[in-house]
Amino acid sequence: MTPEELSATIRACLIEGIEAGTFDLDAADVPEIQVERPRQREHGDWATNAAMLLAKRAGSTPREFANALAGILATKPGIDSAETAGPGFLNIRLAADAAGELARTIVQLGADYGRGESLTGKTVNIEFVSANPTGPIHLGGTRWAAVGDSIARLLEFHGARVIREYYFNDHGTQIDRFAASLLAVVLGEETPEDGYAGQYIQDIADQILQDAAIAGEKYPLNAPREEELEFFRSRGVRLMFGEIKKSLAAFGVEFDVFFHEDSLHDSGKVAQALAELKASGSLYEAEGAWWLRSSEFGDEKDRVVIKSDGNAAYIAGDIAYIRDKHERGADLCIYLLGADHHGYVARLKAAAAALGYDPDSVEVIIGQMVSLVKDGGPVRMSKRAGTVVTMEDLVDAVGVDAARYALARSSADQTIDIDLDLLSSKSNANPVFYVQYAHARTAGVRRNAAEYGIVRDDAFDASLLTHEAEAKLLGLLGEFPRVVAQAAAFREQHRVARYLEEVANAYHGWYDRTRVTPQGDEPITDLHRTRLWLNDAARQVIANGLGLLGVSAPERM
RNA sequence: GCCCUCGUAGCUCAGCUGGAUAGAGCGUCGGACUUCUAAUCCGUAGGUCGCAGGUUCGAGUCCUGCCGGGGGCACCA
Repeated sequence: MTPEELSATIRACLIEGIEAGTFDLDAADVPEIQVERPRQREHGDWATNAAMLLAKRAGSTPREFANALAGILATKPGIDSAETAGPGFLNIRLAADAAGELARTIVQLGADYGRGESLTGKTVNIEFVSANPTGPIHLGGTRWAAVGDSIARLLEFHGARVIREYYFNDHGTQIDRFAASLLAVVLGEETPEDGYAGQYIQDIADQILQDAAIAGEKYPLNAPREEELEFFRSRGVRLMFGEIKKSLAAFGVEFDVFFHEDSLHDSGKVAQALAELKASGSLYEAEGAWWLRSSEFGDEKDRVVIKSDGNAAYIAGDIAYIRDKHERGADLCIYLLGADHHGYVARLKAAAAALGYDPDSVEVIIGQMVSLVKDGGPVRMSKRAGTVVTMEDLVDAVGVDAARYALARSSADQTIDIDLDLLSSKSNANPVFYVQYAHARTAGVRRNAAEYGIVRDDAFDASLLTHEAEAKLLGLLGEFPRVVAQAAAFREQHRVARYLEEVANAYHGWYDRTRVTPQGDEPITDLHRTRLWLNDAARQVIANGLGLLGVSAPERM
């Protein structure tokens, strides 16, 4: 019996009680019943606080109400016992076969176990990383890659059509500075003010010159500076773009759309959106510039959209971009931004509102910073000095799985430390190995069972799964759909990781205390076969969960 | 000054959007491999949940105010 089925059963009992006059309530007042796993195992398999929520309205006390409900519930099939506890909790114990049935359900559902429908029919655009093509993806961007892709997978698991999108700011002063920095190293000049430094600038400049030489092109020496800059600008951006795409692909993140800010300007979409806003009165002219009335939509002040020098401000592109995303079918636009951009949230929502969209169709997830620890101390990173740690560095040091897991297992609200020594260790201290090892163990058990000739389909007797460790494991496996549903609803991928760590722990404990294969000359019994179902159910849940995090589920380690 | 965010075991962090005696891993200490991988398991110790009020049957969770860390407050992107 799944928690959902139990919840429905309790609800049916309430309706039954109302019709029998036991509860002085209206059937329409009965809410969705929440069941939860009690912290203390002695409290039973599941507990509900329904009586505490409803007693007042029914003119009863929580304990009385719970007692009456328990009386009805205890008669239902699959329920072993139901008893009132504490202030009015109802502790429920499932019959062993009802609890164990879940193992077969999970195996039969396979990769679909845990899937939900809450976003079916919705199209969600999720934009993340979006690092400027002025350098490699640094540690912060790597975090959003791991988190964003995992959230995308969760939303897809709940039925959404998801567009993973990367926005390239290839328009504006950052790019100009990047070009100027490339030119500077070629000319042997100092890095310009607000420019970019580091070995990669030298590498890219060398690459540009080499490519040009191979193509028989000459770099425009002694040409007007504008021409020199343009030469390095276009080639540098293209090379950097290629590097970024390569890193992301190696990290296992596949974007559906790489969107160039330039294209919004070139296609006239920016001009068109701004013309609309002028017509609707959302833009006004003052002090030689054009302003968006963002303060009318919740921002703390109005924002300049067209600067007094006639150039578009950054937000102009974003306005057109929001329109473009909606026109491409997005019902919801999610942005992952670093904490240093939180001031931008109100502006984005205001832009959406000014365009006539629901501000809630723009959702911004603000993530905190990542820092690096090595040899027990912090590693200083400086973009100017060129000592940033890149996505590639991290993957080289610990591998994709450890990197993605470590970055996804914490709430985005939390600043995190990435400890390189810990992530390359193979022990409990490194959670990704803990979880992956549990999966590898399930696979090992399955291989051994096959060698013994234990065949799952020969028998399944749920009532045999009576061991304490089995009850614990089954209870956790049953929670997977709800963990996924909450993770998807709150956009909190870390819940999946934390849950998997619990499942891994329960599996390791079960593995330690029970056996799937017979010892010595023992004959193969239905208990062995039934346990193989449970083993495979645990494997399936861990594999499904790791899949949502973009982490591999190895068969052997 | 204003805004966002965090503050939970020695350390790194969970805490299921208000529920029972606040959890996990690491680190302490002590146990468990002749039979499915010990990259594991079991036990032990460790807490005024930053502080002070409030809301209610009940608060780590919600509200207010302080304290402390981080981030942000551009006609930069």
